[in-house]
Amino acid sequence: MDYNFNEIEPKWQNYWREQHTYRCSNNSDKPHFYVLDMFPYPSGAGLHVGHPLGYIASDIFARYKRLRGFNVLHPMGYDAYGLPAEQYAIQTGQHPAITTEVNIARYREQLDKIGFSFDWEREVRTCDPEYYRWTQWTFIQLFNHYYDTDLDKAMPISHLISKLEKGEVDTNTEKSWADMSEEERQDYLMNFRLAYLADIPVNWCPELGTVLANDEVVNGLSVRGGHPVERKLMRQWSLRITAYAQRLVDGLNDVDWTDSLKEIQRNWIGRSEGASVWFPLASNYKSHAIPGAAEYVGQLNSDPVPSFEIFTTRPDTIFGVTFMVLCPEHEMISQITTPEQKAEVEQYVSWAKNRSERERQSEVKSVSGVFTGAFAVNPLTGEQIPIWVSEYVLAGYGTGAIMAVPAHDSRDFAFARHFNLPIRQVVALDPNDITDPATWTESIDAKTGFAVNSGFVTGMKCKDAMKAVINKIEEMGIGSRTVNFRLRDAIFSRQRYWGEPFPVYYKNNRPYTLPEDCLPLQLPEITDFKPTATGEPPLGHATCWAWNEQTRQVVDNALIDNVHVFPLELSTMPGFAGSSGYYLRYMDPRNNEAYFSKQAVGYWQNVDLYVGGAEHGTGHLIYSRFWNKFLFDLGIAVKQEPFQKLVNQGMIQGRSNFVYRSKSDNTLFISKNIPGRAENTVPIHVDINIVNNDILDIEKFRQWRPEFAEARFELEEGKYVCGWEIEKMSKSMFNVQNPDDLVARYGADTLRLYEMFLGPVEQAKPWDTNGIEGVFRFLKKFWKLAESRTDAPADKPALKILHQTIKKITDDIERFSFNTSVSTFMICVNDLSALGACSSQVLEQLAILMAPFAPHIAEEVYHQLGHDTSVCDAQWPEFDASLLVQDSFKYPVSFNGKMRLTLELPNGISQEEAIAAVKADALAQKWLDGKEPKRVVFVPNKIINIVL
RNA sequence: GCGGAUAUGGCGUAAUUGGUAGCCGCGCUAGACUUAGGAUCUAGUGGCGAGAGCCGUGGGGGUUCGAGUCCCCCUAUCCGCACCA
Repeated sequence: MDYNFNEIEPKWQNYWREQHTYRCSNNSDKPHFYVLDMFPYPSGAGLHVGHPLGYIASDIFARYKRLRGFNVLHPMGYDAYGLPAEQYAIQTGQHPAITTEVNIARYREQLDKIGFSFDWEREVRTCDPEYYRWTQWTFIQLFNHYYDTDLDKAMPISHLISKLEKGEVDTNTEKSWADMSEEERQDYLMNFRLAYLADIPVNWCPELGTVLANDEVVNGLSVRGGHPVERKLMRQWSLRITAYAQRLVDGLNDVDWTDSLKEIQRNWIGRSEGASVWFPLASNYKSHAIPGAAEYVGQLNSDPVPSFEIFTTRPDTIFGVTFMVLCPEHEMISQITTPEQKAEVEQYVSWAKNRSERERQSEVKSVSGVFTGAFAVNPLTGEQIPIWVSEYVLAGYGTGAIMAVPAHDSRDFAFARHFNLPIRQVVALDPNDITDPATWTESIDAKTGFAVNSGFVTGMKCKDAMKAVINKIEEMGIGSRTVNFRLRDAIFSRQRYWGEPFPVYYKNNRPYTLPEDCLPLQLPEITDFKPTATGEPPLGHATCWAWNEQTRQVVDNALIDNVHVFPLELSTMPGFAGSSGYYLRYMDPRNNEAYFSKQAVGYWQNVDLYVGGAEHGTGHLIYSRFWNKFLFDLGIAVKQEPFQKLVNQGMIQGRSNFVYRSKSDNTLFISKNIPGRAENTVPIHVDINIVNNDILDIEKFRQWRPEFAEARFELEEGKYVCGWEIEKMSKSMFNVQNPDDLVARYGADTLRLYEMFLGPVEQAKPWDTNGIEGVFRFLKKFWKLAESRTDAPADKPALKILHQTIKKITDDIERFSFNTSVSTFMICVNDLSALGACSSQVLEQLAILMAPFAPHIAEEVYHQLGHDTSVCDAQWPEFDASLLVQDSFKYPVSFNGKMRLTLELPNGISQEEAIAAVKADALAQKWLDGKEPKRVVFVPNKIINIVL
């Protein structure tokens, strides 16, 4: 009988479904293992072959762990909220809930065909009220907590209030806590809540009608759709993720991720150590040089002079400061600008503020700025330095003000050159080598070298000078050692419809959260999804979107009286809200009392293996870690880090095919390698489904499109050879490979094996079906081998092959090296086939080894051997080294196909004699069934390699 | 500019982690079977050479008895961040 995958695969898929083979329990004596995939966003396009790559890898690992006796949690779900569904709704008028449902059904169908071992009873969808109830719940907790820097964890806001009431902390504002009104107190607390409402500059995308998080904007364009993004001041919800910046950096040391991904996160968080220093304004009436620092401090204490806080990573260069620069948004600009400069400064500031992000970024190299007319005082030298405004100083980083050291910062250098400001060298690689900065072509930015021209730190190494300067400014009370982060708070509002509603209503224009037991706050039905250009969200169209505080119900907007009935928040949460904690919900997905039970999280702890794309490095993977750490602080999550080991599957690119149409004749197509083809033709994308191994199926091509019906061809050796190129997988390039087509043609097992065979999981690679036949052939050989089985006990050569395979496959899986596993299986089956009929005993073990990779055929063979339980419940074969090596070995051996022995050799023996002695010994001791070793290599440190 | 990674036959890749480079597969060549083959099987396939042999892991140095693997310097490609003080 032929290998009929079309019959085998549905049969076992049904069997697994009916037997609940992949159902997994939270109560088990077995050790636990949690294997997670990044759940997909169910787009209208369906799955392409890139999606399952990671799923197949994780499925192999999950199945392997199960065969090794672990209780494995391997769930799947859908990240179902998001912009595309809503965009589609706007275009077609279809409700996103419906299109999402349709898309999910299609995804499920595609996933089922590939034979994954997901426990579908644990499926979650972020748009399901029973799921987003806990997203909303977490939001309320974030709102009701603040970050206590002393305890270094999130604490209830009530804890802060009681500290304020007892006067244990100072408000650092004009009014004390006791003197504040209720509104003032609420406004004050908003500065501490981990979810807070504030007027902040946001990435506003007019085209999408929403604000976007930093990771959703690239080069001033939205990631979704590529629309321009502007900076705009808006009242928005944000998450105070910056409070966790240090812990997010530290936690990276405790997880088993690739260095490159850790580095991406470290860069994104952007921790830098330095100092913050206060530079006072030189008052106009004392515009003479201030004689000395000591005197200046006295003045600062008695008579508060307006001053600027700056952040620098190079306090050692403070003696080289020759000007200051403020960002155009700096609040003190209008206050300090002199009347003469006023017009010019105002003009510059309004010009700078109205530029889009894209304009700013595209002109990074150009220098612009304006002098305010005001001067500040360098607190260490007493010198007066001019204060400038320039957009090269960013409002969002540090304090929005810098001390400029043109000699040792390339940006300051460019600015000084452009505006002819003085440049003073204060660092030199060699203290005796001081040159005139006027002759320089670039600044000396390196942190190595010695301080020069630098008062009391002159002659010190840069590092020592940094410490000395910081100590000095701390002593003077004008600054301190500071750590700054590039990471910014995550903007959490989206002016969209298809997302989680905020459990928030507004009383007296201030936000209040809904009671927890009123959750979920369900997304209302509306018919008009369009956002407005002014930023009014689609939920503004909802007619029943008000909160009655007394009845604790959502009621009609008409009832709003601002006494008992209040308006609800109109924004919705961003995409990352639902995906930030989904891995925890899988542990206990049907719990109606809690996010997940203590028992469940106590059992599963966290994700042992997470597989997904590195493109989430600065988005989901940061937000999730933050979310988890917050829940950890609440005592709900039990591990600081959510994802212990993380494997990034490489992106699968498309491999496009081209036909070459003659420039002079529109119906003539010339094969790729015909001389002169390049000059006389234009390449045209052709659907990869009508090309096989770069050979065009001419008939299918003629049928493909009406304009090719009359196509004529200039062939080479009777074939039309297409060109190819690696491009992004995209519909418009006709290079999208749908997994369903391959499953229909070769079966799921072949697809699974082939996706692994393509190369290392982590590596980016083009999709290319050229080798799939080889894998298919292998499965057919395996099928034939299974049919040829005998009940005779296994002989030694067969056992040897089997145990070599057990060893190799086990090692490969542990190393996540699945491409080599497939090769190993091929060798194994070839070798066994060469021996003739295969013993059932060997075949059974081989079926178990193959079960993680090709579960359908493995299940079929396993059952044919007389089992009536699933191969999933079998036990992983134990490697028996004694089958490979003779017992009579008298030397320590490590076996891997080659052997390495350590020998004590007598003095004076030559290499040749030693080798001959080992060979003779091998023969005498029958190490290798009486055969002489293939190769013996003598190495000076008494190690000998023996190759079988 | 900063950071990370990669580089091996015509192609995808492998190499027990310092031990005969090129396993396995694709493709290609020859042959067998076949009415036929997008089926199956056998043999061959890094380069040069008739041959023994010589040369070969992006380039150049180095360490070592021995280097694809370790160290230094280049080059190319990919990815992330980018006026982050």
